[in-house]
Amino acid sequence: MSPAARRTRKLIVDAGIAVLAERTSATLAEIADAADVSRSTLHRHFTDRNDLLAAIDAECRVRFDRAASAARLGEGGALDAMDRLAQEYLGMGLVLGLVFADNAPVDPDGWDRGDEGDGLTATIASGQRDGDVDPELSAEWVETTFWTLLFSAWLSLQGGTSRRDVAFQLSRTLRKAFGHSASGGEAGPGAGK
Amino acid sequence: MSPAARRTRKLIVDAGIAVLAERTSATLAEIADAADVSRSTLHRHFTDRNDLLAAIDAECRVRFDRAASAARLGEGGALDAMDRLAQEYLGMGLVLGLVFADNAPVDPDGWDRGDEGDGLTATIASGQRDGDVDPELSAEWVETTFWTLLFSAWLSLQGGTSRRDVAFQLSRTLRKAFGHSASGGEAGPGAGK
DNA sequence: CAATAATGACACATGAATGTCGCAAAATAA
DNA sequence: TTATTTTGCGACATTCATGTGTCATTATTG
Repeated sequence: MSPAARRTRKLIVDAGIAVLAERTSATLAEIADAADVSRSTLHRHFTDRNDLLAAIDAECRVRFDRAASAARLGEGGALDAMDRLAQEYLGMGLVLGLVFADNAPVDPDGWDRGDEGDGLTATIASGQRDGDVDPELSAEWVETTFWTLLFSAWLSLQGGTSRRDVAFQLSRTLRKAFGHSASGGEAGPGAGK
Repeated sequence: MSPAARRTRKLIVDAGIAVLAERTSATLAEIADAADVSRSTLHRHFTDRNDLLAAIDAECRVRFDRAASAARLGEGGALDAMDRLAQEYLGMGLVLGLVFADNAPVDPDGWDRGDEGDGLTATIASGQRDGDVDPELSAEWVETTFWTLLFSAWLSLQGGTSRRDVAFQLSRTLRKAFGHSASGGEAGPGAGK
């Protein structure tokens, strides 16, 4: 694939993420438009809608993986790790919208169980072993709720709340909800980056 | 309107709620089918899609209002009240799916501020005045997160977790996340119904 | 039972989104 | 500059949801 083609392809995928994040039912024409590309060009790079969706899913996956790496889930307490991960995810902005949509073009459930054994799931499990994460809550519940809290944060961002405020409240809520012993206290946004 | 017509109309609205809860892009034909009614009949009762959506929105509103009344938000502590409300909402099942969909046919935001001054918003406000609800969290955040926690619970239900387990975890998480002082402890599902 | 209302099964028109093609213009690479 | 690639434009066929209307059949009501 030539560099020019590669560039255009990326342009389309990025536009797709941006547009679909706000409306999953968005038209291919809208996406092409957002990418400053004609619809025929879009079809030249992606045979059909599913093809584009798959590419978007793949791109999101690498972004999420990158964020997960930056969160260094293995280091420190599990609660701190989850907090860092949440903050990293929050920084991804638009992409989050794709995860929650009802026809979700992006499906993190299919990712976590994968190559490396150190995903969110593993972090929660270890946190519950260490007594760091509330053992009365099922691991599935914690994982699901981790995502929906992120959804809360995303909604707040969309609603105009400042990034700083959202980050603080997400962090605090996360720690209080999932923490076990006396970990619900002060909730500075983790050990920083 | 004749009783027969009224009955059919209700049949369609109910089917619409059930079907749209799972896929907001569902076809009118699918809805008619789910209602055991021909598509022409559906169109006879609702001129267009928006008309049906409006009826569904209205129906959901009364159901939510009914649930809110059952929760007796004015009685007892705010946290207990929110817990009761969450449990009532959870019992509504399918309807919840409509609230979170991206093209949300149902919009609770437009309801709360209304006739009576005692909605979720008011409960949160009073809870924060009384020191019952964490004052470090903004009221907007608490309200948004209340809904997304409900979303968590709904997802868990869809995923096959028992109603009982979901109710328990929702209650516990809600209380821990929103509670202020030492209210994160035992989390029996409120003072019952 | 008889009159009226409601329904189901079609047929039809319309608009929107999708996917495909061919050709000319433009950008890129050598 | 020249050759190749990529893109834009427009036309076209297709599919699908929608909305409208008709007519025979069924159910409901009085």
